[in-house]
Amino acid sequence: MSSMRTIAARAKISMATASRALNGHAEVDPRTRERVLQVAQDLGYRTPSERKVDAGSIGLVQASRSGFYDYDALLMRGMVEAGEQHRFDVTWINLSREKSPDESYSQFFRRKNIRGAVLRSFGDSAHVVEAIAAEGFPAVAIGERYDRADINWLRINGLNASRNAIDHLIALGHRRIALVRHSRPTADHADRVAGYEQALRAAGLELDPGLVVSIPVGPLAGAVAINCLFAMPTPPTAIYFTDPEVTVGAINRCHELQIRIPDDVSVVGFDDGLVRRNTWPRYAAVCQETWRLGAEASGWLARKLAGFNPPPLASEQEAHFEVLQSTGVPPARQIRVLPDGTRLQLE
Amino acid sequence: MSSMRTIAARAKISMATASRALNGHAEVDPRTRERVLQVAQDLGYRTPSERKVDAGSIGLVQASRSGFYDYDALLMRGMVEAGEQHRFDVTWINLSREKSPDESYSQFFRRKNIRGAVLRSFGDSAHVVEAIAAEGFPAVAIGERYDRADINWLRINGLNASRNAIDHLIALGHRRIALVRHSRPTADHADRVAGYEQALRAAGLELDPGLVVSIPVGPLAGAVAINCLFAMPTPPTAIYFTDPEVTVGAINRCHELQIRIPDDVSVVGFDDGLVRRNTWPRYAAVCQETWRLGAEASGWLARKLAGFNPPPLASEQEAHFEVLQSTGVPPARQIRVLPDGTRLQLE
DNA sequence: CGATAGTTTGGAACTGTTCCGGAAATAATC
DNA sequence: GATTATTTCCGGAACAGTTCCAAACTATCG
Repeated sequence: MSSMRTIAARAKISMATASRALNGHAEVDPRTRERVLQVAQDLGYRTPSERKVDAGSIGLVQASRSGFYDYDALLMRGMVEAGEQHRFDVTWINLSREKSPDESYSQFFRRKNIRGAVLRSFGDSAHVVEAIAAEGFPAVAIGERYDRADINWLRINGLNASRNAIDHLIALGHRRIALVRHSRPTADHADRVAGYEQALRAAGLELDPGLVVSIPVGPLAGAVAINCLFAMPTPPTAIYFTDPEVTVGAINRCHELQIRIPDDVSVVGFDDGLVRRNTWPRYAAVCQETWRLGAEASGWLARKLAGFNPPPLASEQEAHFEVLQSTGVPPARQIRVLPDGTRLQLE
Repeated sequence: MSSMRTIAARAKISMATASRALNGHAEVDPRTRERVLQVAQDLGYRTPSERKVDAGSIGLVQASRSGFYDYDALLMRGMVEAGEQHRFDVTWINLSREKSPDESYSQFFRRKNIRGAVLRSFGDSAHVVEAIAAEGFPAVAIGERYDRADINWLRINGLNASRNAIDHLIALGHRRIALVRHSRPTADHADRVAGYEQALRAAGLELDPGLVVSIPVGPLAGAVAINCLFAMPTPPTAIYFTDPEVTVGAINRCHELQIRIPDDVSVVGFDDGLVRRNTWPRYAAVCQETWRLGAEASGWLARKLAGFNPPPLASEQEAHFEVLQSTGVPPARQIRVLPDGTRLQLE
């Protein structure tokens, strides 16, 4: 049973080298390491800490250096809920900060005592997801779809819900519908934009590039968008915001400029939590229940780690469109409002 | 340098016993353990994993079974920020779920690879905080003050800010000021209530128990509070809400009943994040920057774990009162509004 | 070809943990 | 009060892994 010794014997090397290989030290010959890792896998080697029943946690893994914001909190909430049931803890972990380039992902996670990973926002670094999958480490990627069979992923598709939202606005009679979108879009974000375009095209409306505002996310983004759009010679009668924070900022800017929602402009926003119910008016939104992503991803990992063999995860759920109080028919008399509050007649 | 052996020799016991004592196993005589721990401390003993730079994480520890909500997310955000600097990961961990009764806290944390603990919401289980401190495990309790010198704690005191808030309302001319508070108050919460009472007393106003609404937190709490207060024969002209979620719910209920803020009623809320800027009108609030608690607590732990010897933490910071757009002079003509929307004349 | 520098490896020393059996203390029984 | 369990506590030894050091091997350059 003396595991490490067995490995050393099988791989015909000393225990010292086996130890180094298993821990990803730099000074082992790559071929030797490969051999050791192979033998370890064959023998089902587990480190002392892994042999304990409940040691290790599931990681919410982030690739780039960045803080912990609403979206993370929602994912985490779902993971914690699943953790109550499946008995695991959740660790927030940052790849860019701690992983040394010459250790593998498995080694990194092992060092950190992470047994399964939920990978978030890896749009710009898909290679990391691929590398982790290639090592066979249990992981689920959130937010994007992958075509490789060995990558488990989970996302919510906002395309149809976005189409429904725009259809809803068109049905109410809107023709000039603006889009406020991220200037640095994720794939997660792209289908909201696509939904907007498809709906307009399907209704035979032309896409006016002047009605599309690209904006970096931030507390002021919503206000800036409203400033731009209402200073136009002919402002839109409805706006679709693809981000919750931006939606809220915009609604408040409307209050400030005394632009009435939905009397002067109809608003559809995006909501990944329950913010839409906290504004006034409560805003119609394309909704995704982000915490469910967290819960499902980590629930799947828990089952996998417990030895059940769940089928690969490659699942796309639909966002839904929820009408609340922020949409109505287009105004009989449109208004134009400059950022300083001046109201102008429309020619 | 052979640390554990040295300890064993000094304490005149075997290494086996030393190991057991340091890991908090149950089967050592309390006096022996005491002696070993003392010697270990004197010699500045650190376990092998502690000697590594980056192993282990800091835990955000919760006592009772419950989910991961706004307050947790804010604490976590601060901890993650500190973690970027001090190079640690953050784990969410639940004591009630995983700790078996016959292991010590140190043992539990070690099993979980947690090197320092941020303890939140331990109002109803102060004995846990005491026990953890007694074991000498690095921990910081958030939200309550403790009198024992070996307990590190950090909290924000809302007393003065609450007094300032009520003073502000009194200065504006308000005399009937209502309080909406939790029905199950934490110590964290109590000083907000005390601030309210003190300010009124100091101004020579009597405390009208009819103006105090105790309410269980939840998405409907705010609406219920407004319903109650505005159905009174003489409604208040100003209201202080001691909880963010309740404040937001109340503001929206006011919109619904067409009670204008601040024209018909002045509102002061509580904010532990930045919600106050997301409502309309942006609400005046007693503000505490919860994430700073997380950042400071875990920063202190990081310094402690790194071997610096930071002075014990027993710090109370002041919340501050921020005036925004939700307060004004009392209305010339007060209104009374029933939950169904009926407006009644005031006798 | 030989000197030199850098890699890679094994032996041995080391760190800490755990199993097992036994001594000492405590409780139970006659 | 003596004897017999039972429990508590501890040490020796076996064990798991890690790391230091020196030796062996490889590559490079004059």
